[in-house]
Amino acid sequence: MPRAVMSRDEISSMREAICDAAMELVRDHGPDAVSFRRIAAKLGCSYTTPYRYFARKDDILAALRARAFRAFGAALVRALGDADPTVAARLRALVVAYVRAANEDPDSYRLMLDLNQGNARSPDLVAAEEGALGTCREVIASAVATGDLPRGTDPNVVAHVFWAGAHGVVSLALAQQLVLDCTLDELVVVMADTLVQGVLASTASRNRRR
Amino acid sequence: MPRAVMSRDEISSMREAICDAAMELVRDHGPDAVSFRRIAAKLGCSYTTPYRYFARKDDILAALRARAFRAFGAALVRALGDADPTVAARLRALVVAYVRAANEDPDSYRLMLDLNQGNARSPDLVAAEEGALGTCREVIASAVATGDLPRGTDPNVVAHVFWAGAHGVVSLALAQQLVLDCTLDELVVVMADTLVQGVLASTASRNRRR
DNA sequence: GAGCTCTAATAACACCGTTAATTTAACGGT
DNA sequence: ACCGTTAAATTAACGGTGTTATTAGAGCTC
Repeated sequence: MPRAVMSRDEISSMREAICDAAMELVRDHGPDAVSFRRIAAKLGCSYTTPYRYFARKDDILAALRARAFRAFGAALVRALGDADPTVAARLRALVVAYVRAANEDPDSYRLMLDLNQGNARSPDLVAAEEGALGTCREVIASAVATGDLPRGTDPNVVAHVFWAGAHGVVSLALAQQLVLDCTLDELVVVMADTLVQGVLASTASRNRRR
Repeated sequence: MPRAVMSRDEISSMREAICDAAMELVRDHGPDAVSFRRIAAKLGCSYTTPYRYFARKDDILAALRARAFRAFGAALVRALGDADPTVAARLRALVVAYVRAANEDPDSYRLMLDLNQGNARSPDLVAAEEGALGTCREVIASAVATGDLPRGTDPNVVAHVFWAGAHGVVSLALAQQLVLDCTLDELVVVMADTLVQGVLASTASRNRRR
């Protein structure tokens, strides 16, 4: 029963309905279960109707990734509110919150940082990523500003090191590669402490050098 | 032209030929290009013949993963031969070699540590993984034995921290998430130094505590 | 040589992404 | 009030996929 001319709101709500159905499929039956046929079955429409709103299947997955990045960045910002104002505490809180958020929604995390992904980065997606990374970068930058970290350090590089550390733990855990006697939380704490002490030590050594 | 009864060698060489064709497809056209039809086309046989050697497509990919893990572990061992005998140097060499090996064969690395993978771990695969991780664990353990790292530290946990750090950098790079002014090699060095200084700092603090 | 087993090939099924052609409904102009 | 135009949805179709019977044939054992 086709109507003529949809409003912007109707279009975007249809896009969200498609994304909702797709995400439901991811959660219930894995990412490979996402298909135009199954989405249409959930929505009660024909299987070519979603093509009007997403030209390709990858575009649906990209929209899901953008959603995940936004929610993830918001979770990190929220976690930072409850942390002590010292650099070490804030950095540790960030890493811990990162792993916690990833574990609370592993399906979204897998979508976000899957290795086998084309590099189709929509502006929307890039913006969401920037938000998530920016949170970490701000903490470092303010620490550099207050002198808790040496003036020369590039906040962006250090932020990426912390991101990589947290992501490495999450990634190995999700890939079920961890063979540990301790729990995941303990490993995360060791990682966070090691990185924090590492940057502080490099600060001390540089200060000593002057 | 069917024959009766194949020798063990004939069977395993057929399995290897299938893996060779599959890996060629991965390198030339990406992981999604792996299909029984295309493998058979490369081998000049019917597309159901490979089913006699691998019950499911995932089994072929698992075999490729096992191959990749073996080669990767061997590369790490090789790199460790050329490193200074100090703990810091050896750990740094390991991280650098890890990233280099991953960058030299990103296709294999993607196969090894893809997030969206069923947890089908064959004994063959587990053994290969153990070999790769064991290399790192040995370095830590010997450092603990010589007193360069505190007695209490669990070599396995620290090895996993270093693994996660190196993997995190590689993983973000392969997922094209790094937005850096510096090169990847520089980021790796920062990560390695931070981790090494971190563990040494924790050593120092514990020694101070005694 | 008869019978049996192991290997390979052919056929078929259900599903997929994607495109083209077709129907249906609402809108604008007269 | 009608009609042409246009947007939305559907149906049909193509080429491809994993996987499972079913069938044909070569070699081994007796």
